[in-house]
Amino acid sequence: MKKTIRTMEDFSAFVGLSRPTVSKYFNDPNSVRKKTREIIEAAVKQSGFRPNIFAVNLNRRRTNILGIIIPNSTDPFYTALTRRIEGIAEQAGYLAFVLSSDGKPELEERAIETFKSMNVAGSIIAPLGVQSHQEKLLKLGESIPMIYVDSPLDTVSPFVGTNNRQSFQLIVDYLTRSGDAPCYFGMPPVNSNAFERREAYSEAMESLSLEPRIIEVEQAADWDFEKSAFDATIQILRNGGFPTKTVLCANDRVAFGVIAAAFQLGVKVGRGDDCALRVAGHDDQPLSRYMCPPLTTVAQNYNEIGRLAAALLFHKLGEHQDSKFELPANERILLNAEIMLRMSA
Amino acid sequence: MKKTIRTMEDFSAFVGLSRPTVSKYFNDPNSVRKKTREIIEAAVKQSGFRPNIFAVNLNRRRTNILGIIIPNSTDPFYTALTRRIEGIAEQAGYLAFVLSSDGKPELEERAIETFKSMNVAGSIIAPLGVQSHQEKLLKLGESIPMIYVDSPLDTVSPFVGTNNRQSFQLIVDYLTRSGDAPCYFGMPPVNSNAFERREAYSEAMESLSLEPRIIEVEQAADWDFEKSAFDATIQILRNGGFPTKTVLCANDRVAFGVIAAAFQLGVKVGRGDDCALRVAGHDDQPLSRYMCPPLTTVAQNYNEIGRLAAALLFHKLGEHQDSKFELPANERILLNAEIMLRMSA
DNA sequence: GTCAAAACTTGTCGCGCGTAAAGATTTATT
DNA sequence: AATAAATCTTTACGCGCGACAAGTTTTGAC
Repeated sequence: MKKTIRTMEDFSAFVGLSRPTVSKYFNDPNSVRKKTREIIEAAVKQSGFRPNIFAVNLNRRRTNILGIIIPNSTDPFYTALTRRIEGIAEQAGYLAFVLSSDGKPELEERAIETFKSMNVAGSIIAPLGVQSHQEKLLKLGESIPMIYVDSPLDTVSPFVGTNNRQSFQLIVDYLTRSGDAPCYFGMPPVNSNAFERREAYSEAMESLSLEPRIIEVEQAADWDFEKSAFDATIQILRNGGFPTKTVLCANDRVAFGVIAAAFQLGVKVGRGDDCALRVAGHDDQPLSRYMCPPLTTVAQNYNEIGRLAAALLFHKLGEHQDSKFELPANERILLNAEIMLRMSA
Repeated sequence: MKKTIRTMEDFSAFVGLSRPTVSKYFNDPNSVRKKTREIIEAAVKQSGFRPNIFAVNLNRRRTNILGIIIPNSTDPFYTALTRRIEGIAEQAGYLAFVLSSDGKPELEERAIETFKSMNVAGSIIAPLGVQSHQEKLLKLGESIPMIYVDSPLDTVSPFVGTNNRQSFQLIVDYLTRSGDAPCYFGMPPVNSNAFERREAYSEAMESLSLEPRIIEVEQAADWDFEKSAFDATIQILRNGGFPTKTVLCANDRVAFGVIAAAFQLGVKVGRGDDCALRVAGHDDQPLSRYMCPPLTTVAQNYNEIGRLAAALLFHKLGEHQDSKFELPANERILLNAEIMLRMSA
């Protein structure tokens, strides 16, 4: 009757060891003798026993839960990043709990409070750019290690993200070499990237002694990027078109909207002579390579962003560094992006 | 010094009430007098106190955690479904914990065990179609309510999903009325939908006295649908092309791959006279309307799937039904899909 | 003002496990 | 074989809160 194995007490009786020994095993399998470990592992396999998560984390100096907050749960960029972090966390014996702020400051605040009530060991956050929550985040950051990704909270907190200056220099440089200079199609002001990227575009243009040309579109601060870009592009194309025949978008999802609108109005997108418009993006979303035409863009290295964010966090948690988790020199990491030359520009 | 408010003990002293009263409030705000409630709510707002989740759930007959398992965390269909369920769960005072099996049976098993160790109140699962795990899932189902979505586990467990027969009848009927009859491009065999949809296509064709034409492609059982469809389509188009000029895909992501491959080889997709190929999908992914051409497909009602799955679950949990949660008659719910006529077919 | 019901307080137990101390047993070293 | 070192067992406490019992105060109806 192994059905009765519900508690560690039951389980320790089942394996024929004392509960403290079994407890030690679950906290660190290497803290018990090899033979003991094998006995326990066999019993685990046979019974399927796992310690109750709530009991484990109630009376622990530090829980084994990591809190992850992303601003949008349906954006493949964030889900891919999250998946990477979840994998690393699990390998290190942590459980990653993912909450989405869904673009709303209230939900971001709720998520923070949920994590506080869970006493998470640490947190990785892709913040909204909302001024009012810096305070709450910083306060939480006083008690537990927090790493920001994608978009920085401020100028000092630990951060891992893409170097927008480098990435826009790269794509602007390519576009100007291969055709006329790009105008810039922004993204909704959902976080600081919206502003940073526009700046980065302007700087890149100026460094080439070119006049930045930013398309002024009002976009609501929601995450339906494709729709707002699509609607705006329809308007623009009907009213004389873009100022140049090359459009650089703040991110791929914006580019999807632009390309779809152009297609609908019969404006051919691509780098061929028969094309009326070149469109480039930023991020390299999973679907970008399957667009028609395949989207020329710069790839954010989300694998590396996830890995480094996790490495920074584990370092702060005092975890033993595996050799694979080589720690970067400082806590503000800007990764270079890689240009993906495809057919759209 | 409100800094010292860490436990409910601290908090109850802060508000000037006893701890059991405060505890009652957190379990059901309506169980205390209105005046008391207001005092507590003001103090909560001021101090930001939330009961420790682990302590709360350790000593409770039933936790307030719902376990959700999806097979792929980067597929917008599942993330949209998940978001819907999360929202409903939160409204009902539950915390939704989402784990992805990432297409791997081992991870699905791990997820089940994690939820077991969390003693979740109930679970909503989009299962892999792996025979070997039915047993584990059914065993877990003996102790807690479980609802299956997207793809059924068996023929008897509670299930909410789309009626593939109806949806394929719909799209096959449209395609045959508006052009030649479609051949069928399957999806990788990742779950039972892969088989069910092929069957549904065949039945729909036969009901129109047409010969089903299924394209035989070997696809690995992973979730990189676009890639496998893209590669296979390149092969097909180079070797004589599709058997008909209309291709019905098992889902939109497969259609993305087909369309991208056609574009790359200069085969024009669409319903115009100048087009060589019509392509239709299934699911209505968020990006489908922004494809070039916009994808004709059938829309799965993921909002309704999420709502009904949650309603079924809450019913089994004995939650008071809000009027908005009208319970369906039985536990096997097949929703009708809606056809989305766009430009690709 | 009286009295019962409702709502509160005080006190206590236990959820399942981490953790520590002290003693018993096994293993490794010489 | 003797001894130290490593590993185990036994025992006990407490994490923060839910739950319950018994006693006390407040509320509302008459």
